[in-house]
Amino acid sequence: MTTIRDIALQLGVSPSTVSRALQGSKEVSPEMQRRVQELAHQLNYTPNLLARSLVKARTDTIGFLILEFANPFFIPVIQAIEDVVQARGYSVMISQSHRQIEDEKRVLKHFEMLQVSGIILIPTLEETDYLADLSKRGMPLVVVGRTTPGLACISIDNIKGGHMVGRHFLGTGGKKFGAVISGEPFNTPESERISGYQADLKAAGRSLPEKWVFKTGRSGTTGGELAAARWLKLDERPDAVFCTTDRLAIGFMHALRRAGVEIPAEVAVAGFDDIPFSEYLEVPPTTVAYPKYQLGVLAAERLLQMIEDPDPDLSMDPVLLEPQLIVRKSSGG
Amino acid sequence: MTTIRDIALQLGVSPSTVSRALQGSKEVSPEMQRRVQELAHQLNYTPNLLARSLVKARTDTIGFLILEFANPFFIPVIQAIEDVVQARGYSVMISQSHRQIEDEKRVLKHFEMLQVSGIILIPTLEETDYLADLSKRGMPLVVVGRTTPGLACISIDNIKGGHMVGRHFLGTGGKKFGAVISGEPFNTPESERISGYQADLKAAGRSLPEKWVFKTGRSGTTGGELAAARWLKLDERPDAVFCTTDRLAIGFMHALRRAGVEIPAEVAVAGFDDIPFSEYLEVPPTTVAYPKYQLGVLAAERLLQMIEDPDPDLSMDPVLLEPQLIVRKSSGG
DNA sequence: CTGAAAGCGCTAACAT
DNA sequence: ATGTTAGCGCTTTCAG
Repeated sequence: MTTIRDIALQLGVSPSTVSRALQGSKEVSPEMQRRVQELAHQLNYTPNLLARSLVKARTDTIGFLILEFANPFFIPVIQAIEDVVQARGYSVMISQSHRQIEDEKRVLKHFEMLQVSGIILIPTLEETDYLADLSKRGMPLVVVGRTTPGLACISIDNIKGGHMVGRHFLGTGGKKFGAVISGEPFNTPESERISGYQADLKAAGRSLPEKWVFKTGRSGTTGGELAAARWLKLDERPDAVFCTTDRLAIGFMHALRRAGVEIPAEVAVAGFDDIPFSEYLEVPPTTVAYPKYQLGVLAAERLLQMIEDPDPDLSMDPVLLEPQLIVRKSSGG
Repeated sequence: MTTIRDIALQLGVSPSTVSRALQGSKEVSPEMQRRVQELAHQLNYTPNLLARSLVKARTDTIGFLILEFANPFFIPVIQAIEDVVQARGYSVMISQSHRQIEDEKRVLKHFEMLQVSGIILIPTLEETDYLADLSKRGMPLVVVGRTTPGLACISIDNIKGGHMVGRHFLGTGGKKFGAVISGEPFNTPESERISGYQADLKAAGRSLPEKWVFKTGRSGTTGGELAAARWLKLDERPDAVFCTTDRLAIGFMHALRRAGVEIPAEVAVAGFDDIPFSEYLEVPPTTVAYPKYQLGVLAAERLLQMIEDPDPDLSMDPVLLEPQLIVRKSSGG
């Protein structure tokens, strides 16, 4: 491996000069500059970022902790973050927590040990003390998709999104309302979506009976399929079902259709998130669109701001993005 | 930030002792061990991986360069690689090239500067000299999904996969054969798939006329949609179309259906890869399944082997995984 | 404009 | 079992 010392030796100059030349410092002669660059190129010199970052005490790397790669939701968010930070000379490191608190802690610790300049994350919320600690220790932190008191958060207005579904179902003639939820204990976005939905039903003199809230324990398509199995066993079935994510909706509808149920004729279905590939599905789902790219942009910009000028008088109020209802075939669109 | 020096000072011992205690070295007294661990925990000590890696001259991090996050193909591969390497104490860093040679080079250079222990990648193949250089310079390298002479490669038997589609179409009564390809210049898997397909047609006295090979210039669903537009304009249309990837097939079928074309009645379609979510699509695509998880496992194991015992007498013959035909509705399944 | 010296935080001989 | 010393590769004062 060739180092600046090798270059210095061959050129008969000091490592300092080489270092300066390599960084394009104004303090070296153009001639020296050229000779160093040339030899560096010729020797295929590769700067050691570990050494550089160690002395500079900054890595210009930001960590992004997502829930799982298997969720297409994160694709546009990743893209946005990469676009923003790369333009500003940073790079991104992505890891997944699988919604497990142990994995979450492990990854965050790893980010910290790697001395990342800042972190964007979707926390499980099962335990947030160590997040507060991390932040207090000076690590710039932006929470995405959830709201965590005391931390910078960018999310969507889930309650309003729930309202949109409720109003939509009421408008399209729904009479008996149900829901499919993962039921994970710390899934606050889910609870908010349901509460918005429920509030609308109540306001219209309807209700969301407990027996029609299918709690599946799973967040992927499998969860939706489990819910469908329960729906099929019912004597009296809801005719409008809000699944709190598109993935739940996809699994739910798939299992129903396999059992011969007509959608939306027998039951109207709506999801949430508007994940990629929705338009190609067997039943394109009515959904509440999450401005995913924008989410990533805002999170990245906010984080870079925190990194580059640690101004303590920034508002910590959560930023809530606007949901948007997209009506598709699953609810008669 | 607290360092081992701080701990050493407070305990009245030397940094070496702290270092040893933290690593659980057998050479420190249990008593010392305990005291160090305790204080470290209490001070919320976080080891600086940059410093550690710098002196150890190893990061135990492996870089994985994919084409794009937007392609669900990579999800199981990522999962496999993470599973394998994490179990062996390594971590993974993932970046995307967007199929651009400049991005590919930039990412690989970055991996190298970060001193990753090894790299798994899907190269664009537009230029492979610098890959050979990188390997020659001692960087363990495993190529995935393509075959590159002189490098360790794990891929699928694309030709055989193409055969499977050809045979299938012939068996289901296809008469006029077409194809949808991205047509990207260095996309060798695509060429191989087509050549296998074509060979089968020829052997059966059929052909794949140039005019029915839709070259779209795009690799995503958009490519398929562009191809569909051209299919629709034809006077005489092929009744069996092989799309070299599922994403092309999805876009192709979607655009056709929107134009009222019946699949598979008017045209049978097949894809390749068997990406996640296929079973939920409007027309579940007949496809050639790529053992994606296995691909990741083999690549990771091979790389770790190269890293941990740099044995030069390992065969560099490409490992070709077995494709498997999955017949679904798009071809009448 | 360039060099010498110090040090980032940690580990690893080599002592003792 | 612990301390001392040296150094990983690089940047950055401080001198000149």
